[in-house]
Amino acid sequence: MTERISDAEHAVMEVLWKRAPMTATEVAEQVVEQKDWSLQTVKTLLSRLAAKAVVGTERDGRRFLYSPLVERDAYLTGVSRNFVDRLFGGKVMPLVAHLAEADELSAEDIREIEELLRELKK
Amino acid sequence: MTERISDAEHAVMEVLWKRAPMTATEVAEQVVEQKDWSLQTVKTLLSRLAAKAVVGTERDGRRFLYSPLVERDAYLTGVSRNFVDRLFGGKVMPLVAHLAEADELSAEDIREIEELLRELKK
DNA sequence: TCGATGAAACTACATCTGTAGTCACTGACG
DNA sequence: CGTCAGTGACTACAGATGTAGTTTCATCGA
Repeated sequence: MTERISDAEHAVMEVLWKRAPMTATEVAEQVVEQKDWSLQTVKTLLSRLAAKAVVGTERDGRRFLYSPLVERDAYLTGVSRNFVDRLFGGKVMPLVAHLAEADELSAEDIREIEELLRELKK
Repeated sequence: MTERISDAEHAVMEVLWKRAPMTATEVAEQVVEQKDWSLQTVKTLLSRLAAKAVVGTERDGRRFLYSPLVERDAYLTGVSRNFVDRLFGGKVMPLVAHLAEADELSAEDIREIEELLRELKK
């Protein structure tokens, strides 16, 4: 059910998740600071997100205020799930093993994950 | 540098990673068992992969033999890295935490990962 | 009241993706 | 030596995506 959010759209969502509601111009200004896009581009992305009902609009006089309708958390869970399913047969272990082998895991990362797992077992 | 591999293309790569080299028809037959595509579709995907130099071709009489030019391992590392970077600011912990919260991790998974981490620290 | 300004809506367009049909060529078999 | 089956090559086409310009409409300030 979760509507597909493209990479570019995701960048827009990130700023909306940080603060909402915002006007299109505000969102665009934020996004343009990071991505080298024109304001129009961001506004187009916002429209598409609104069309997909991933962000909601609320009239505020002459303009609109935009807010996410999808929680960042729910979104992340969805894509993570999908990612792990598609690439690692649904198992997290091979993913972790992979990152580890590729030296993408620092000792710090390892400690954190262990701590997390310890918590989970409680 | 790693050429982008689309979802559909990825399915084709998976079978090539299992066994190679193979003829287009062999690949297509394997893929069609899982994905409900026509043989032609798979062959088109193969061509695109060849065009992107993600698979290599070797003439075998009148037909071609296809083999991956990109290691599955390298590919997985690349996409995982990218994924974790884009969605979790490069940290693996939040990803694991996420999957855990969403109950995507079984007790068994947790044990396995712990075991893996123990190994890593050695 | 009228024009300038700013916002949203509409339009544009090349490329990528998913999905597949058709054409042309070549080698094997009769 | 000619024909047919099987291959790869070429073509197709709609929808998604990245990227942005143009138009229109309302409103606020002079």
